[in-house]
Amino acid sequence: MNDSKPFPTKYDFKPVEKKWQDSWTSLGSYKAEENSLKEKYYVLEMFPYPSGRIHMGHVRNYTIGDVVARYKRLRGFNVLHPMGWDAFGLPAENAAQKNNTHPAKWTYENIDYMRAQLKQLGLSYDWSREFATCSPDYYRWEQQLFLEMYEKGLIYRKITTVNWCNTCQTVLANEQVIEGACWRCDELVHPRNMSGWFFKITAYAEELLSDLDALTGWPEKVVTMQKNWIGKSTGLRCDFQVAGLPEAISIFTTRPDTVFGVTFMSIATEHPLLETLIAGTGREEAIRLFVEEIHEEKLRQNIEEEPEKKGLFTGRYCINPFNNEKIPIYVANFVLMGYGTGAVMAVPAHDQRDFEFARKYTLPIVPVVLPEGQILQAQVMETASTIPGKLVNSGSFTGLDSVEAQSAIIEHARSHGFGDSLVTYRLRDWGISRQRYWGAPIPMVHCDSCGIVPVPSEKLPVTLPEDPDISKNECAPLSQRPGFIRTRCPRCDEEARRETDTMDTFVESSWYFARFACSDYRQDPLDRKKSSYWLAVDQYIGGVEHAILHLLYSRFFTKVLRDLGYLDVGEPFTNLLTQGMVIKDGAKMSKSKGNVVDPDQLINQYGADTVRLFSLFAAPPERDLEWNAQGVEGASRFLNRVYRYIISFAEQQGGVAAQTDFASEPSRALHRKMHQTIRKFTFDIENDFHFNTAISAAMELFNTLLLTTDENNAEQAERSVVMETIRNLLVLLYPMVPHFCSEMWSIAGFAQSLDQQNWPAWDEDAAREDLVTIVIQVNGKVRSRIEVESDISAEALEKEAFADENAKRFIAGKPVKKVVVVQKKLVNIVV
RNA sequence: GCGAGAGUGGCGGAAUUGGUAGACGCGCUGGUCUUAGGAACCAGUAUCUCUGAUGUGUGGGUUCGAGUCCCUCCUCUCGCACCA
Repeated sequence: MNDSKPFPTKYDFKPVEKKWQDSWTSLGSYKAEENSLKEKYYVLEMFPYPSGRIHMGHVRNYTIGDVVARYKRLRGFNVLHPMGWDAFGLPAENAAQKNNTHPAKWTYENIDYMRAQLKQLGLSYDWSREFATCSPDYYRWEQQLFLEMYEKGLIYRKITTVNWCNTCQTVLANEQVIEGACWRCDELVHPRNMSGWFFKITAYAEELLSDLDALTGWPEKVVTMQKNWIGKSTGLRCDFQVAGLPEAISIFTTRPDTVFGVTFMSIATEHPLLETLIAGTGREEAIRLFVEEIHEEKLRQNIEEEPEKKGLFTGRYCINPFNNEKIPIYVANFVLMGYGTGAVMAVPAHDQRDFEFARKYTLPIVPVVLPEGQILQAQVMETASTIPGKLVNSGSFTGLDSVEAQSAIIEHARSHGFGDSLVTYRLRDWGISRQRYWGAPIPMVHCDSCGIVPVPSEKLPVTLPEDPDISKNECAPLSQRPGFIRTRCPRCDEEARRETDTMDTFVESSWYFARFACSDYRQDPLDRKKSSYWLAVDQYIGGVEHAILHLLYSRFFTKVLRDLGYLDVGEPFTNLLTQGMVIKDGAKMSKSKGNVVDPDQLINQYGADTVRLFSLFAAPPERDLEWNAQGVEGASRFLNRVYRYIISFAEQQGGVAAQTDFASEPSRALHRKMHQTIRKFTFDIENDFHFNTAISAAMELFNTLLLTTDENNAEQAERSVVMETIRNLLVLLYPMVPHFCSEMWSIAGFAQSLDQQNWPAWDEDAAREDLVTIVIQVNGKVRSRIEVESDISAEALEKEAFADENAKRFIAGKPVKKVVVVQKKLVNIVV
């Protein structure tokens, strides 16, 4: 501003954005320190997978986070706002394979490129805390945690039917199977029996469920989804003695009140008792064939449609302990081994699946619960009756209501020793074994004499082999790399084999937010002091697509970390904002649709601030954002208008009179609007981060500024008021368009840096309107509008309304039945 | 099928506790300045049979008054889906 060079007529964002980014970097403006007197605030956006370049979804996500970070700094918080890379995963292997390179090289090059992109957006991260999860500096601590969890009995190994993706050549967790297909490649998954490592997330099922109620800062929707996923149900576990054998079959039901309506038993094809049951029945071959057939079918099964219910009599019977009735045992395709006990007492009268099954195989249907005012006749029923009612044909429980019968029946089972109440969860343990290369190695050793032995923590990290063991194929899975596998048993020092499974990449993202508190700590996974200072994350921001997977795993890990003594908190994210997708032409951006918008190109053309402003302005954050090229143009236009106003303001060089006597009406109007804007802007951000309406308020204030300083008007606002308005406008907009506001701040000649300002306060008195527009309605229809003093009394207001010409016309001498007066709003005259 | 959310101009979207429907922006129309303008600025912009009437997916209800509350139906989006 000291040199006399005239300002360009168009805001030249390129040098300006570069200048401020360099300045923030060299000053270390956003470095978070632990020793601060200010209250801490931890804002975090879901870190990206380094796929190559950022997309518009990232731009939106990180812009929202940056506004929160900068806003909270201006509000006087000690803000932690870090960024890192979710860097393990299959795409790196695929890319490496394709380009004959190494996954690490590919990954780190992507990170370098994407980091530069994020810096170009002017995001206020504390880059000193950055890390990539594929670095041994990170995953060695994950391996350490693995060992500690193993020690605590939270990790075990088992053989189960897993979801196998042929394309990815690996196992997937239940959560990673979406509509029967792989979440990453969309290929249909197949069941397969394999042994693998499991995290005992079910040990925390109850806490994961009950703590949801305390997450008041989370969207209802996400809480509900997690509740459903955990899927708690309470009921009766009960043993049915097999006739002629010492074994009993254990069942689980949520409808113990229907136990007298049991007419057969269904067990899963994988039920462990199956072989014992069929032995000696003469039906062995037929059953085995049937089971085989079902398994084949499941392999080919199209997940979209439910297969027809099928079953086969095993040749055995069991005894219903409640009425001593002998019922046939069937093996059936619709019984899941993974839920409950893998065996179901079948009550066709009151369960739709059992009903269909019974009709198909002409098994008896016995109604035992009558809903009020209904009569159930087995012969004519078309569907099962699932509503509660009064019990019939139920021995001593007849006459009881469903609800009371349930507890009475459970109690009966308990006291007679053949059953008890049982809580089951839909949630299963988290299978974390992946059979690939680019992941964190599981720190275990298989020894022929000692069995499975953990790698001692002082021997960590177990690093990924860097050199190819198999020529020209860098991405051979660990299981095909003899150099990695060969090791010595930590216990007996004999030759042994390393575990070749790697951990699911969701493990990395389950605790990265805690590591940000102390990313350079070298003694332990977490520095207890720093992590307890920063955690929990006050505001977490990311896509709703992670509502179950990542957020559930992170909650689980947080509880584990707490129990291992690393954290004080049991929940990782106090407040969660799930932002909507960025769409174009009504569809999600995708290469195949050809509707992808490239952030690089946009930033190049319009600058980071314009892109940021538009993505904040076009929709509230939780909703989908329709990308609109002309809308971006509009955002750019707004900044340019402000720019031109400020350079002309700066060029006028007029001395600022210290007067604030508001000699002119425009001064008063501008001053009032300014205070109203500060109030609205603050509310909009504080309640739900509605930046779109905040920005529109800022635009209104700017429009008022133009209007009240228009030279064509007889009177203009005084320079002191104008200056104060500009000053506050720049502070308000700073979190959204930081480069622009910083530059304008310096052009306008304000002292210090914008970073060091305080968020402006508003004055309720100054924001109050002297005059308000009152609507006059006759019979609820708007007939007129009048301007009155805002503090006018109800009586006077009513009088004014009746004096109004338009109102009089519509009253037209009719008798007035009622008058409703709402101060500062309206008068409704009913005739 | 179950659960959750959403339907407002040509478009994105605004509307404290029920109280001026359409803020702000885009687009469009007309104008000013210009050799020119896809620049900038000014004015207008829900619809119609226009002193008035009609308008927030449909149909009803409550109310002096409903985008907002209640019921019915329709459409769309998302999540779950043989969970006993």
